Parts: sequence; structure tokens; C-alpha cells
Amino acid sequence: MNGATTSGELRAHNRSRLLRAVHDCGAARTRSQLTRELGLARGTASVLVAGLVEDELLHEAPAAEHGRGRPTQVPGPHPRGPLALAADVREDAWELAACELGGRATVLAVRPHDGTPEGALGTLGAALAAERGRLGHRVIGTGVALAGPVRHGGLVDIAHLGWRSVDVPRLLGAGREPPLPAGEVFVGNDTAFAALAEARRGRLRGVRVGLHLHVDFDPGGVLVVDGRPLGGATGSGAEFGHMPLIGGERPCPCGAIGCWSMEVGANALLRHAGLEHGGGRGRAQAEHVLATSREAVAANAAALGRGIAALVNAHDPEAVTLSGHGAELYERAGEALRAACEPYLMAIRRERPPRIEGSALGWRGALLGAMESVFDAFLTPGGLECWRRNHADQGRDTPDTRNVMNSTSPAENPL
Amino acid sequence: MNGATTSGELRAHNRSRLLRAVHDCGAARTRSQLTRELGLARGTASVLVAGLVEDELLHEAPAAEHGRGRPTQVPGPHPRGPLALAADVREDAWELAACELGGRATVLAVRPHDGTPEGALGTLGAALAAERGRLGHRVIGTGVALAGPVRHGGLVDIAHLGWRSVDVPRLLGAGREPPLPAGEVFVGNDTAFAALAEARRGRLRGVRVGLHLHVDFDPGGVLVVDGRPLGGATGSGAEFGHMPLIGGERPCPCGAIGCWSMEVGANALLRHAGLEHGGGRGRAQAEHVLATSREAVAANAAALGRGIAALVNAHDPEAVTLSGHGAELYERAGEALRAACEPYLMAIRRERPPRIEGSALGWRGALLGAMESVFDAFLTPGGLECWRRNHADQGRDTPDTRNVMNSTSPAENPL
DNA sequence: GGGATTTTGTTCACGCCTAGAGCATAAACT
DNA sequence: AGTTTATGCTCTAGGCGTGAACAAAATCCC
Repeated sequence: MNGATTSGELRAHNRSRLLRAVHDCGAARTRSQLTRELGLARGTASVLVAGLVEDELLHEAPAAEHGRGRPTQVPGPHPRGPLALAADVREDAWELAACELGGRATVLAVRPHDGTPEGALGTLGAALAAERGRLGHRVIGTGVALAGPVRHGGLVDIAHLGWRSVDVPRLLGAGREPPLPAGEVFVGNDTAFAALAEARRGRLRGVRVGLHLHVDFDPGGVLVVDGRPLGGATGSGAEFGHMPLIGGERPCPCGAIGCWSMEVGANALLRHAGLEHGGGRGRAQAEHVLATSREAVAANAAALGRGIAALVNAHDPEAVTLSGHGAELYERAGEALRAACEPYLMAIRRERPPRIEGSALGWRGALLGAMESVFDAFLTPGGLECWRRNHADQGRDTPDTRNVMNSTSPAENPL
Repeated sequence: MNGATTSGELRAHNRSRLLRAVHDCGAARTRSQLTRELGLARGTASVLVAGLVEDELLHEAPAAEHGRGRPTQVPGPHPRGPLALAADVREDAWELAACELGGRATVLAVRPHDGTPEGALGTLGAALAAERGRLGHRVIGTGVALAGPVRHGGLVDIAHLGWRSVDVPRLLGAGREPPLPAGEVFVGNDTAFAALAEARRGRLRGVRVGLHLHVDFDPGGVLVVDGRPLGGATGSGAEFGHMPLIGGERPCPCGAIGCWSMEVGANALLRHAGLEHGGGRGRAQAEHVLATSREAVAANAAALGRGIAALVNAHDPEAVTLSGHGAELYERAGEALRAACEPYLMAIRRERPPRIEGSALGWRGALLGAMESVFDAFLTPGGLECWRRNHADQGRDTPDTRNVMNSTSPAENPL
């Protein structure tokens, strides 16, 4: 990823640059635009595109609109090209999608579950195995978003569901055919994935330093620098919710004291409204409270705002984006949020506060981020070389994998 | 910086890689070691080194120790090679040094000042102008560390000194000959620079995600990711001190409420000991308290520890390093610090806590970090190309700039 | 003490890559 | 229908790193 050293790596580097450019723009740019943007000579682009088409990574279609000269082509995903599987596992249900180069996602399944590791991940593992069998070598990896801290290797803790060091890749792959190669499963925190999606296809696009907060049952937050969320040393960053940002000494299920996450999110919303603590259950109740109780919403928004002030002071982001319930809180009680934020800002931040806004991706962020993480690993010289090798072996003898995208529910374009 | 695209850029990329490797190891590696580490062919290394020697960027000297075969050379700084000027401006004094490739620093001057922008920066500007005149084209840039948030363009606020939007480049360069080209002055926060130095030549070397805390009159902190401190959108990140990490509603001079910085550092130390609030004065008094009052030290260390817990929860660093008074607090009251930290850690962090340790660079961190920031800009294809052009013009006709390093006080090796 | 061994530096033919010029192509404009 | 304009394709020229062959300079060992 860090630049070529030899002439041979130069070609591989430019291949991945071109393919990434196609992916990042959602397959919406013409070949001549891409050539100019990447600063390539037309001849070089010619050779590169021809090679990528040859490898079934790209497919060129005529551009819809013409200017004056010779019409140009639009490089997009190849009909037998790479697919990323992406899953979003929440406290009460999971969702599975297949995504092609450029980011077009097709939802394959949505299923409620019982909140246990086996109940959630066993059924998902079966669905993944089925899809991998059906799609064959086109599957380049699987991204899985989870609502808790993820350590390297895929160990997950979700305190309010009682998950302790749950080995996600094992539960997903146990006894399945074909087995899940370890390097192809990307397990990540839902907030971090939502932030990644926001950085690539949402309101943090082009932002050098941004802060993304995802509020579901409790709040998570992560810093996005140069388009990448910061993952932490063991993979479990994105835990801004577990700082005592607004005081208090309430013990948190995470084991610490006074965490911000006790005051923001669906769990806190239920408590503010005098209902039983949610603990990962009661999404419908929470949504009812959100829709009916002004005071609970205002208190939640104020707690959110006060925490945002602290984070803005510390990190000086250019923009703050909110997803999950955060976007709803901002819509319904934006004034309360801002009013709670302002007194806790440093004077120099108050002069030029970052913009605060709802996510452009709604509740789809985590799923799309899981997809992006798969393509991030694929769109590198190493990833493409791997595809090339696999492709030469088995590419031509599985014609039944053609046109898979058309056989499922209507595709949705995340842009 | 993001990899070569053409053959020409390949050469430039490898030139800067080699030169950076020499700089980062403190000119302590042999040519054959560097060749292996960078994965170059011996022939390529030959050509690259010859080119860099030709451009007066490197100078080869025989290696002191020999193995069995033909003896190798050690590439180091050229006697007429590039120099970085680095200054550390504190509340009561400044220090100026010249640094050659590899990081060897020679202190040129230390001067107390009155704490006003003019008093501090006017005298420093005069000293800088004199050095730039004396050293000529060898000066590749100037790094200036300051004890407050720095916005892009060099605007600095130091609340407890009453500095408001002080334009540092202007005050440094106003009316001087030769004038300071804007691109060559790198103004930065002392904490961020200390963290940079720690990442390159201290205890955060090789650490992917680290947290560096620098405690002087108040605490500053910054996250270090892949060897780079995170600067924030407007350049003024590194302000972890201005989160309400340990509760309280005390108004802070920064304009916010309940900041951690009110409870940690020399200012807090003086207050805990019942003395007048420091406000950037009274370093001697603070050191006296530090040496004599166990209770004040313990309270300060506990506040430091509790904040560290919150930051570790949020960011999951691999290591936490402390500089300034932080290192002293850790030495004298490490137990109190740890005891205050632990209850506020998440359970999953408590199992594998990051290592906490004092800086390897003492109070020199900010100065060395300022130096590193100059070399960071220089050791790029663009920076080296610039040197090459300047050098061809005026390189040969200023023999009086030779051996400058030997004409000043004895050199100190930061390693 | 002299030859064998080992490691490093230098030189050069080779293959690979991109740039850029020239030409072909295909549309819109006049 | 001819001109203009932008794009795609082909081929040559120039640059770069590789790796092998050779030279150099030390240690090791008999």
C-alpha cells in the first residue's frame, strides 16, 4: 500500500489505483475522467484497462452522455467480477448483503435472532456458507459488523448481551463447507464500520479529521483520519462511550464507572422514561419513547451534546456525523443538543465549531462499512494478485455463477 | 508521499526512502544493512548512494566494526548537508538548536523571556534570522514548539498567558533579513511535537497506536498512530486536557468547564498545595512542591491516572508515555496513579492494560519533535527535489558555511 | 605468511514500465 | 459533407530496478 519500489510493482500499484478510483466513485466516472484524475497517459490507461477487463475485474460500457469528440467508456463492475459479502449483526437481528465493485449492495437476507452468540452467529454462518457455495470464487471476503468492541482475531465482548470473548470467526465457520479462510473474514465494530462508510460514501467524504458517533442501545464513537477510522492497538478502539464525559459515578456494564454510554442511547432513553433498563432488548419500546417523550429525548440529546463538546475540544474535528438514534436525536432535539454542547466548548472551538450533521447513510452505515473493509483489503497489489491466481485456476469452469445479482431482490444503490 | 506512478517518481521515492532510513536510525546503520532493510538490489543502492553523495545530502565514512568480508560504509550527514532549526518556546524561556540529518542536535541558545508574545518571539526571531544568515542555504526549515493550541497558519492561543490568536510566523519574521518563507516554518504544539519525537526516537517507536501525555503547567495529550501524532482539522488537536475526564465544574481559562487540565500539572500542583494559581509562572515553586508535598503529588498523580483510564478506554493504545512533570509524577507516585486508573478501566482493558512509562527523552521531546517535523517535510520526493534545485544554484559558492557544527557548543546526541 | 573464504561495492545487459507522439475513430458542429 | 474536437490505440524512446559477473578488501585457516 505504501508505494512501489520496483518497475514491476509500479504496474501493480497503478492497477490497484485505477480499480480503487472506480470503486470509490461508484463506477460513475468515464475512462477519460479517470485517466485525467490519476494523472496517467492515455496509452497507459489503455493498457491498464485492457488488463483489468482481461482479468474479469472491470467491464466497460458506453457512456450515456456524449460531449463533442469520440465517445468514451465507463468502467464498471464485471458481471463475473469480485463480490464482497457484508453482514450487520445487531442485538436482535442480522442482515446480509452482497456488494459488487463500486458499492452496489444487494440484500440477501434479514433475520431476527435471540441474542445469544450461537443464535446470532450460527444462523448467519449457515447463510454465509450457502452464499459462498452459490457464488463460488467471486466472493473475495466477508465483513461482519458487531455491536461491541472487537479485538484482533475476532474476539467480541457485548457487555449488555452477556457476550464475553465470543470467537466470531469460529462460530461463523464451525463445521461449514467450504470453510472460512481466516484472512477473508473481517470482523469489526459497528461504529467503526459506520464511520468507514461515512468517510467513503457519506458526509465525511474528503474530510481530513472527522468524528463519527453511532448511537444504538449505547453510543460509540470513533475518529476518522484521512478516510480511515482509528481502530486502536488491539482492534477495539471506537469506544468513546466509555469515557466519563459528563460526570456521574454510575457503574457501567463494561466494568468502568461513570461512562458516557450510561446517559446516551436507547438504554438510557428507556431509563429516563422510567422503564426497565433495555440491555439490548426493547427496540420497539425505545422507538416509542423517542417518538412520544419530549423530556426523555431532550435529556438524551443534551447528554449527547455535552459529550460531543468534550470530544471536539480534544480532537478538533472538521465535522461530526451522527448515525443510528443519534441522527434522530439531532433531528428532534438539535437545539437542546447544541445548547448543551456550547458551554463545554473551549473558546477557540466556539469561534469555529465543526459542523454537526446526521449521517447520509441512515442505518445502513455498518453494513456498507463492512463491505468497504473487504474491498480495502482487496484493492491492493496483493489482493489483486491473489484474484489473478485464483482466477487463472478456476475462473472459466463455473459458468453457473453468472448474473447472480439479478436473481435476488432488487439492487439498492448506496449512493 | 503516496507511492510512485512513473519511473522517474520511482527513483525519487527510493531516494527519499533511503535518506529517511538513515535519518530514522540516527545514521547508525551500515550501507549493507540499509540495502537489506529496504529490499534493494546492491546495484540500486550503489546508484542511489552515489547520487545522494553527489548532492551533498549524504557522506560515507568507513564502518567502525568489521565482520568477515569486505568492509562496508556508514552513510551519515554530509558536512555541508541540510540543517533543521528547532525552537522550544515555553512560558518562561526559549531554547534554539540546529539539527543535522540523523537527529544530532546542537543547542545554539537558551534565553528566558517575559511571557509576552513580543518578548518571547521577538528575541527568538532575531536569533533565527542570525542563524539563517550564518548557515545560509543549509537551513531547510524551522520548527517551533509552543505551549498552546496551534491553528493552521501558526495562530496560537495560550490561555493562561493571555495569548489570543498570536501570529507566530509574523512575529518571528517581521522585518527580518532574510525573510522567513511561509512554507519553511513549522509551528506546532509542544505536546504534539513531544509525541512525534517519542514516536521516532523514544518509547513509542514501532508502536502502532500510542498515547503521549505531556504535563507542564497543564496537561496535553495526543494520540500517535503509525508514528504520527494526530493534529486535528485546524492543527489544534492534542488537547486531551480539555475534556471533563474526572468530573467537577471548575471553569477553565480555556473557556470550557470541568477540564481535566484543572486537576493535573504544575498549576494544579500549586493550588493543591494552597499556593497561588501559577498561570504560567512559578516553575521553581512547582518543583519545590513536587519535591516536598507527598499529598499534592499523590492527588495530582491520581487525577492523572483517572484521566488516563478514560483515554485508554476510548482509544485502546498499546502504550502510554508521559513527559514533562508526568514522568516525575509517575516516578514518585506511580502506585497512586495506577490505583486511580484501574477502577475506571473497562473490564476488557483491565485484562490487558497498556504499558505506562516515562518518556525516554525527558524535557527535550518538544525540541526534537520540532526538528522531526522539519525533516518530515524535507525527506519527501518534493523536499529533496527542492534541495537539489537550490543546491545547483548556490551550493558551490558559499564555502564559509562549512563545519558549522564544530564551531558551536558540543553536540548532543538525542539517542 | 599465503591461499581460501566471505562479504560488499561496481558495472552492465535485460526486462519492465510509463510518457508522449502520431494516427485512427467517432461523435458534434457548421 | 467537411471541419472540429475529444478519445482510444500503437509504437518508440527513455528511465529504472534486477541480477549476474566481476572486482575489492577484509578475516579465517592451514
